[in-house]
Amino acid sequence: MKSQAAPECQRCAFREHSLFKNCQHDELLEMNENKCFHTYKKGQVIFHEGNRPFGLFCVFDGKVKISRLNSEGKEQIIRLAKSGDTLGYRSLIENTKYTASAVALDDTQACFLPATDFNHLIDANVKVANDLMKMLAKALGESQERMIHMAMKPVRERLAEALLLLKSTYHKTEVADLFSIAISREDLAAIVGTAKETVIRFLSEFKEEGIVSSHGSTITILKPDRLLKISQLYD
Amino acid sequence: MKSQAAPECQRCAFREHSLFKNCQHDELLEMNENKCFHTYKKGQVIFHEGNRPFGLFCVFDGKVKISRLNSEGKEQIIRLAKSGDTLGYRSLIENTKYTASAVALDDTQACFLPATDFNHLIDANVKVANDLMKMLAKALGESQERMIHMAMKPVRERLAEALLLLKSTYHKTEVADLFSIAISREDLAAIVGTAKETVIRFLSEFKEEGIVSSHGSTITILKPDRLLKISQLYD
DNA sequence: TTAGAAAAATGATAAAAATCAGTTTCCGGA
DNA sequence: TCCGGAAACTGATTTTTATCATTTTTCTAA
Repeated sequence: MKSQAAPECQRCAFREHSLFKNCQHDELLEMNENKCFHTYKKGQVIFHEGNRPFGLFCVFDGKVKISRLNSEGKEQIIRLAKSGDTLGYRSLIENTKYTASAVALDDTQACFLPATDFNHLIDANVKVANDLMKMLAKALGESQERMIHMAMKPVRERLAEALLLLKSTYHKTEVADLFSIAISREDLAAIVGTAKETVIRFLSEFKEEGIVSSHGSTITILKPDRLLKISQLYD
Repeated sequence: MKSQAAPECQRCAFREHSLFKNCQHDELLEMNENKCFHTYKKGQVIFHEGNRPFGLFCVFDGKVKISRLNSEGKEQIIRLAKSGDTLGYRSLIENTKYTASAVALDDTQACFLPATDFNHLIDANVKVANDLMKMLAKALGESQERMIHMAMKPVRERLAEALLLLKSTYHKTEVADLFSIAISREDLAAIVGTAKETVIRFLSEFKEEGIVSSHGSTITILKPDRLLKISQLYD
C-alpha cells in the first residue's frame, strides 16, 4: 500500500455527505490542524470494546466493521462504515466506554478528531449539532429495524438483506454493471446473525436459482431485484 | 377510572427525570399552554405506524408499548414507555412517518406537545437539545444491545431479560417486596421475539425452579438474581 | 507448478423453536 | 355460584437452525 499524505478536511471529497457538511471554512481549517491521520491494515483494530473514547474517527478510505463478541467468541456485526462515515460518536455523546469494536475490513485510512475539538464544534455550530441529532435518529431507526428483522425474519431473508446492504455500502454508483464483493462466509454470517454453514447453504440455494454466483470468497449479485423480493417476504 | 384535570408541566412530578428537566420556567408555562392532555383506555392506539407525527407525546400515567406488526400479523414490541417518557421523538426529528405504533398497556394519560412548539423549544434551549441528543444516544445503545441479544441469545435468556425489563419499568422503588405484573403471554412473547407457547414453556421451567410463580396472567418474580444470571449466560 | 494451509462447500445429526391440536384454568357477567 | 369465552397451559410434531465431521476448492508462497 503506498502511503499517502493526509487529506485536507476543507478539500475532502466525502465532506459533502458527512457530518461535517455544514462546517464553516474556519472550522474546517481548525479541524484540519487538530486531526490526526491514521492508516490501518486489513484486520487491524481501530478501537476496542471496553476502552474509553478520546475522539471521533472519520473514515477516509476503506471499509470498517463495528462488531461485538460474546463470551463464546461469536461475533455479531452491528454496522459497516465507509468513506465519510463517522465512528464512535455514540460513546462520545453518552460519555461511556466503547460497547463495540471497530476493525478494518480492507486497508483503511481514517482521521481522528480529539473529543475536545468535537465537543467544541457541536457547541459552536448549531447546524452541525442538528445534523448530528438527525444522524443519531437515523441510526436509531436503522437499529430498531434491524432488531425487528433479527426477531422476525428467517435466515434466508436476512441473508438476502445483508447482500443488498453490502451492495449499497460497497457499490460505486458510477459502475453500472454487476456488483461483486469478496467477503468471508464468517463475516457474512456475523452480519446476518447465524452460523457460517447456514450462510453457505442459503448462498448455494441462491446460486442454484441464478440469483448470485461465486468464486472463492467473491460473491457476485446477478439479480438484486430477486434478493429484494426475498428480503421483503414478511415485511 | 376517575377523570382528572390536566397536570401542569411546571408542577409535573415526572419532569425532573424527563426530557424537560432543563426547561426554564417560562418555557414550561408556554408548554403548559400549548399542550393537550389525552386519556387512553387500555388497548387504545396512541399513534399508528405509517401516520405522520404532528407532535410529541409525554406519558403522564400508565404504560405504553411501541411495537410493529409484520405482514403475517405477528407483533414485535420495540420498547415500553412509562411516566415521564416521551413518544414519537425519533420520527419528529427525522421528519418521517411513524415506523411503529404506540398502544396503551394500561389506562394511560399523556400530554401532546405540537411539533412547532417542540422544535421551537429545542432551537431555543441548548440544554434541552443536548439532553435530547443524549436520549437518542442512549436509545441507540439500547437498541443495538437488543439487536445483538436477538441474534445471539436463546429464548430462555431473552425471557429472563424481558422479565427484568418489566420489573425495572413497572416497579415502584418504594415497594421493597416482591414484584408482580399482569401481562398476557402474547405481549411477553412480542417483547422476547418468540411464540407465546415457547414463552409459556420457559415460564413453566422458571416456575419449577422456583424463580417465578404465576396465577392467571399475573407473574411474580421470586428470585430476580437468578433471572439476572440466566440473562447473562452468554454475555 | 505445486504442496500445504485455509476457506468454502456438503453431509449427517442434534438442538432449538414454531406450529398445530388439544385440555385446563381463569375470570367476568348473568 | 354457575356458565361460557378467553387465555394459559401441555403434548405431539414439524420446521428451522446449529453443530460436528468430512470433502472439495481456492489461495499463497516456496
